[in-house]
Amino acid sequence: MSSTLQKIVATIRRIPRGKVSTYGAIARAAGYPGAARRVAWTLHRSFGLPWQRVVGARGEIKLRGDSAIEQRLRLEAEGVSFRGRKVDMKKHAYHFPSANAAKRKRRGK
DNA sequence: TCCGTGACGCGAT
DNA sequence: CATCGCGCCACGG
Repeated sequence: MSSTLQKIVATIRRIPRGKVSTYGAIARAAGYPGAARRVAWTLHRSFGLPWQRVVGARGEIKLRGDSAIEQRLRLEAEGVSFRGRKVDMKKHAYHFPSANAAKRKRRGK
């Protein structure tokens, strides 16, 4: 287990509602810096994932045609604001917790 | 085994 | 801001 694909999938699932992340950031958080394309691939192959929360490095939707429209609609439905054609990363970019910062004790929930 | 392709990223022009 | 080019990873023909 713990295949790269599973690792990436798990990372994508951690993105909270109303927030978005990028292919590169996800690849890095999963432990595979530079494998941004691998993330996109995973998204296309697997499903049941919050794919709409994954956008380009600058908040730009990398999908084409209707899929791009749908993604935007879904994100807006989650409260994500857009600035022109891109997501307002200033407000919705999700920063994955550092692997080192695991010192946080579970307090409350 | 080499080549092309893709929901990528980023610097240079 | 629009384009181009090169680097990155994995898969299919």
